[in-house]
Amino acid sequence: MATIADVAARAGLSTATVSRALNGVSTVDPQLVNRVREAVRELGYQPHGPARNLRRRRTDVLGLIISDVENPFFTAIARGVEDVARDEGYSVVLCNSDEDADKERRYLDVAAAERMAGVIISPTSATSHSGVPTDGTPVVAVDRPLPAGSGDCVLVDTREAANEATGHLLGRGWGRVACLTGPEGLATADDRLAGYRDALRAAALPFDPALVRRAPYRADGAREATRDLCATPIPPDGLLIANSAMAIGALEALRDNGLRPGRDIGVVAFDDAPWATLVDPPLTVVAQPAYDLGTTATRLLLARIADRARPSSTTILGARLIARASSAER
Amino acid sequence: MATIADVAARAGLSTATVSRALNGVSTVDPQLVNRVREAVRELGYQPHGPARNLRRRRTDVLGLIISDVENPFFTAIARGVEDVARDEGYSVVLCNSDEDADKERRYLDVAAAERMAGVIISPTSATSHSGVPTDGTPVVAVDRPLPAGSGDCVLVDTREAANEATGHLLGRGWGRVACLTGPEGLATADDRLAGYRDALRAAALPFDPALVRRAPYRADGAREATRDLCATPIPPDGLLIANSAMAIGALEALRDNGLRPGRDIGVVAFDDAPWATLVDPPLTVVAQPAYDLGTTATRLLLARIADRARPSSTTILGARLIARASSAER
DNA sequence: CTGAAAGCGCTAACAT
DNA sequence: ATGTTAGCGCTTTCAG
Repeated sequence: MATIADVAARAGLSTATVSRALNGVSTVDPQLVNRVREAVRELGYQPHGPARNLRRRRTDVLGLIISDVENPFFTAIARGVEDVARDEGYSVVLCNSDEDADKERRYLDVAAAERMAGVIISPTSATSHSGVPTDGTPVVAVDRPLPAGSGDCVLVDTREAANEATGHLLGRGWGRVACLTGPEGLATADDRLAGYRDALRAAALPFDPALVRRAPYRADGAREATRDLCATPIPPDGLLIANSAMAIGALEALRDNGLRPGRDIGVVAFDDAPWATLVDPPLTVVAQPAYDLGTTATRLLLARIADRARPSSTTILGARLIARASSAER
Repeated sequence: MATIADVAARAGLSTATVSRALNGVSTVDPQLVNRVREAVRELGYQPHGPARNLRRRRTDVLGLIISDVENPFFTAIARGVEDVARDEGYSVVLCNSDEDADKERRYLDVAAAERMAGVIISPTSATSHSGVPTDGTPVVAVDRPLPAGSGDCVLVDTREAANEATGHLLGRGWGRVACLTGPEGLATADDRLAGYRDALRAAALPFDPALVRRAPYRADGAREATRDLCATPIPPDGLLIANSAMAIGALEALRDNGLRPGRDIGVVAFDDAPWATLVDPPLTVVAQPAYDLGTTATRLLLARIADRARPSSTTILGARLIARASSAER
């Protein structure tokens, strides 16, 4: 592989001039710039990233640590992140923590070791050890908060959204609503449960722990939990589901129990999955602004990279209930 | 940030010994290894990746270039890649080419500049410029072939699968099957069309170009194309759809036209999306071994990294037709 | 088994 | 405006 010295020799210049020409320093004679370009082409020269990063003492890569690449909510975030990062000349490394605190920590260490310019993360748990790079790498959290003061956060007002969704179900005549949410300790899971309780309280309804089920944010746990719920002495006639992967399992279980959404049970799920209008009946959802979460977080991160002394902020974006037939009036 | 020299000073050793201790060179006195470990802990030392990579003249990162992070088929591949890469001590950088040859080339250049150990790519087009790193970075193609001789390929026998799927539709009494496939020049799109024609030929049916529609592998193009197809003088009574994103658009269009799969039109789509059993009626699909594509490609890549002289290979994995009600006997 | 020292490829002072 | 040169932090000869 050709080095910058080879290019310099070929162009009859010093490495410094070649470096300047390649980096667009304006003081270089345009003629020389052309000579450099030609030499680069002839030699098939590719700048050596690690060497450049070592010398510059910084990199142009951002880390994005999410808990599930297969979840459309997170891939939409990823697209938002990538779009603004690329516009600003950064590349993005996508890492999958799988909701596993160890993997998360390992990726955080990789980010530190590679001296990434910054990290966007949706932290796995709310423990104070979680989600924060060991060194001073700038970090912003998406979807889930970070321990106070360790960076910026971009969140969805998910508690209010859960409240609204539950109220919607209650208002349409589904009086015994159950809640299917994620593991304890996951902020979004707890917040959605809290919103559910808010709505119960607002409707002067008692909170019945038997109507709450927790499971990982995946289809299988949700399937089982829903089966369980249906086998209860007094089964629910409404269901709030905390994410779209869970919705798949829950809807399967309902179907297997002969329960039709919108007729036998009112159903609302978080995340406006692309298939939500295709299932029968179409699914009422809480649409979260995932793409905007990504773009906003990235802009904040870039701002923090530029100015580390910036006061840290919390941005809260709203969600939107899209009513469809699965929550039709009873 | 502490450097290896700081650690060495703290432990009262040379940087060479610290380096050896940190890299598990067995000749180091275990006592000294402990002293090093302690110093590392006390200083919060993080090895400097770029410096290490510069010196070693190699990195432990693999690039994965796919055309759509939001497509479950590709995210399943990504998971396969990541799982075996991590087992072998490599990290994976996920890059999104968006089916855009320019972006693809840019990412390939990034891979070269960063001196990535290897690249897994699903090349955007079949042109000879596409998908091949400019330098000698080892490369393996997934899902779509590379120009002959430029690396290993891991493909699905998609032509045969399309043949089988079309034959399935024909065999169930749907006599006028249309084909909704991807853009010309995309290997998978062309292969699926070829398989469709194979089946027609086998059934001694004429090929009618009016029954073929091409669109990007996305929902909206497919929606429009399907609307189009339905507005035709003699509309089709069967539909082969080349990917799951397209299936969403196509199913919406059919519904809007009052056409019920399995009753008015036989439907088969590529990709076993998680929602395929939830739509009404459940969707017959061609399940592709996406995860295995990823693991296989990665193992091949690692083998090639270890031995660049290895003869290049092509691996073909089979797909599986899963018959459901959308292709019920007419 | 450990230490000294060279140098990976590049950029940024500094000098001209 | 261009050239010279000193490192960035690490690994790896080469000596001892």
